[in-house]
Amino acid sequence: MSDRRAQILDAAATLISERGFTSTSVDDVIKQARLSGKSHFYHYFKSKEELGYEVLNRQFERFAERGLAILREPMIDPLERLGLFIDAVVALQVEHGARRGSPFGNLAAEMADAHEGFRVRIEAVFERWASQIRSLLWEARPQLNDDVDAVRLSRFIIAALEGAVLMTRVKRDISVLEGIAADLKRFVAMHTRDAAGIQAGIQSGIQSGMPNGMSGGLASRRESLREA
Amino acid sequence: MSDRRAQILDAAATLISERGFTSTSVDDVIKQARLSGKSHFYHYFKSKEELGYEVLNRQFERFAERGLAILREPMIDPLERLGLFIDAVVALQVEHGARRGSPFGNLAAEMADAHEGFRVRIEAVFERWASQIRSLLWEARPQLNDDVDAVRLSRFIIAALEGAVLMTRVKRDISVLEGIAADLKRFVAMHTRDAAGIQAGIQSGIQSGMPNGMSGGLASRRESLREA
DNA sequence: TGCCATTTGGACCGGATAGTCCTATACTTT
DNA sequence: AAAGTATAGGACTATCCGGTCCAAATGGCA
Repeated sequence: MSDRRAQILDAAATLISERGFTSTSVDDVIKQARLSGKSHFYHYFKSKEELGYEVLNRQFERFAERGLAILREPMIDPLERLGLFIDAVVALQVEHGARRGSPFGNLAAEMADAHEGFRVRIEAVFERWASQIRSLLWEARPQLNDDVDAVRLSRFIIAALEGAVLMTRVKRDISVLEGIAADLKRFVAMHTRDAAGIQAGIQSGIQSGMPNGMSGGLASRRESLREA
Repeated sequence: MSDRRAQILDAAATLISERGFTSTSVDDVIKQARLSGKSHFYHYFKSKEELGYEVLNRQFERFAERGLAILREPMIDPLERLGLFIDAVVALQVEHGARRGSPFGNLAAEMADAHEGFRVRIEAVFERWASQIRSLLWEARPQLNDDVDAVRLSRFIIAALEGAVLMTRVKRDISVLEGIAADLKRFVAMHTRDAAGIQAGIQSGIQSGMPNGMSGGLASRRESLREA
């Protein structure tokens, strides 16, 4: 891929994540990427639609390299890996200062009902993401309850994260995502064989003298699922 | 409120939920509401922005009457009410055939970073929603663990539901939302004092001969949190 | 009757938008 | 040197969009 092309894609990705696809004009992209004119842009992309598709591709590749890759780390316990992945999602949002959402969630909300081409591509993104989590869950199956439904659980994790990122953006408060991430880890831990013990641990948090309604307690010590 | 005004608001709400705010033109709204011309529209609304604000208001009022009201039903056990509310969200999505998302989530994704006026209004919507759940959790406190953080839990519930609706729309499959709704109920049940017992129950689902990886098992019998 | 809000129907404006076309330099590869 | 590709810059079209303005008809109400 030529540098120029990548440069255009990156410029477009930034703008789209800030304003959405529809509200990002080709002229905006040209200006952001410091191109000389429209003909230059249309030399690389045959239409704005194609640009959108390729931006989505690129965003997913980035996400696969920097995020999903964590889920495959062979030297780390699978459930711990899942915790690290969740942390990475939080860290990414921190980087953007609680602004911008998930590039997938944003596009999904904007285009899912309006543009079938985008819908199927976003569906594929979510499917590949879910598939990675499913593999991890399969790896972790010795530690998981026998009745854990990997399909359902993987969807739940993605939905919770997407919803959390959205709320964080609306409230402009990163602690929203942090709290949900911590709870999500506890939810996953609930599916482990020693979950009853964890439960007891959480309940015994009363003894730690934590004020009622405070974030924290023993639960926070479980933020990496089983190792903190 | 005049009939005409309401009619315009409803027409606009439909279009916006299908295409988003930016991609819905005033001319579209006029046609959908069967008005005669632009002057007629601008007789009722001073700008498209104002229309957007009032559509959001109306959507929230509807949601408060038909959804949030369930959370306040005085004759039903609070946690059971929460289960019914979650069911209502699912039912609403079924009505729309897995199309359209949450009117709040959609607007949030589209406008949160781009338009401060919308952002603060959507933030207020989420806050009022969360506040209702917090009240319910307060009511249910005798059944809940002492260290339950109502602020965090209420946010988690909203984020999971918003994320679930989004994924459902992308996958065009209502069972995504159904599965997440069921898991969400289990997550809430995890915070109850007898959660250890529930845990044991879930684990014993092995004995019921359920195939591995299937949705269901004992968990599904818990779909109304503690009564099914 | 006179007043006022409502409704109808359309012309119009300024600006943005996606996309095309054309010309003219560079740079690179054969 | 020739040929293809990249860069530059601008003119142009057709369409859409938010918003304004105007003229006329309709209807209820004081």
